[in-house]
Amino acid sequence: MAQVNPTEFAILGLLAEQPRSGYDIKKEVGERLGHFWSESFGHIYPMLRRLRTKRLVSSRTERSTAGRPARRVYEITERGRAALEAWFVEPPPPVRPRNELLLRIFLGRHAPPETLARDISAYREQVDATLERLREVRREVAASPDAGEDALYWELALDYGIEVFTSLAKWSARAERRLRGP
Amino acid sequence: MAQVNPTEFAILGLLAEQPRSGYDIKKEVGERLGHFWSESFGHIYPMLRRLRTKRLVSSRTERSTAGRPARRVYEITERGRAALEAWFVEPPPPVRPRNELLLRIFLGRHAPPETLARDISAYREQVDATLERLREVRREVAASPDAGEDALYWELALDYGIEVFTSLAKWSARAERRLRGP
DNA sequence: TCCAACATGTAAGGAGTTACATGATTTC
DNA sequence: GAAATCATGTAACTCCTTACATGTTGGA
Repeated sequence: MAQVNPTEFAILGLLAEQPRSGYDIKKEVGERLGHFWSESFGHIYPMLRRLRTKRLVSSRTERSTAGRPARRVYEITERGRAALEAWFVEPPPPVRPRNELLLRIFLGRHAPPETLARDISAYREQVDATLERLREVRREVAASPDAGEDALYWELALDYGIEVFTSLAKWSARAERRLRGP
Repeated sequence: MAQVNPTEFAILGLLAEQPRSGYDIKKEVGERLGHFWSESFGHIYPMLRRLRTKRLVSSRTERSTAGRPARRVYEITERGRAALEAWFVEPPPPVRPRNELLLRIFLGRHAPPETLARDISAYREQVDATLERLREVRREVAASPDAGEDALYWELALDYGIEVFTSLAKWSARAERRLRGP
């Protein structure tokens, strides 16, 4: 088993639920994986082609609503499901953190006045918005009848987001206060 | 102001403290920025050359201890300090999260038995170790007399780590319990 | 009238990693 | 005797983003 490109598996994983187009995949990533994953069109389309070359997915063209461009819908193959499962066997590569906001803070002594407070403030707003969205989704999940086999994993991913973003919100509020001074 | 490569500023920021070699920079990143930043030699050395071409740093060769290769020590220039300050003016680009562990969890339905629990367990151990290290550093910081202008920023970066890693530890312990079953 | 959503794809280019080359010294 | 530390650098390669090209429909 050679190198693994995580994007391939993100795509494969979403196709394992149901057939989707590149456009659908982008949307799904944004809506459901947004707090821990992201993909761009410029990466998704070439990866879909690569997966087809490897026979991990098949595709058909759907001539849809008049005027709209044709959709190319991809479906996972048996080989694809096997590859997805095999992906989990090797443990994930070590994380290499790259948090630019933190880099700025660490080097904050060299920052012109106000710039750090401005950045943290903007960050806090984003974090708060994400947190609210995650909590809402969790309420929906909790209220709905059991969503089947996937429920446990979605909940774990959701809990991760809520836990981490809550601490991020706390930290950034405190940091902002400290930077704006007493 | 054109593109900004964060690595350039990580390096410039460390050189703003004192002159250092590429090797020193790598070490410093690992020891003091490790919980939010990382760099490889294969990136640092070319970036140092680039910074020199831009006249943001100057360098001198230090023929050191016998047998050892010569050290090339870099020093930040006035232009370099100005560039570092200017870096803060533009707000940081939006974060694009890419957390492979979470991707695996989200797609966990397709994972062979035990693999997820194994990964989370390994992750938890790492998180615990980092957390312990961060707490130790904070105790040192708290015990030492005021470290000057930098102290505030180091504390903020340290607090970030402690806050976030604490929630990560909590989450991963809980996730592990849920995956191993009652 | 303008913007968002729908929809696919390519080209260019930068970012960043791993592996390789080289080799002495110190520490366990 | 092995492994870590000190020390610099290049080459090959992958990953991934941004910008561009193209065009319709529906809603505010």
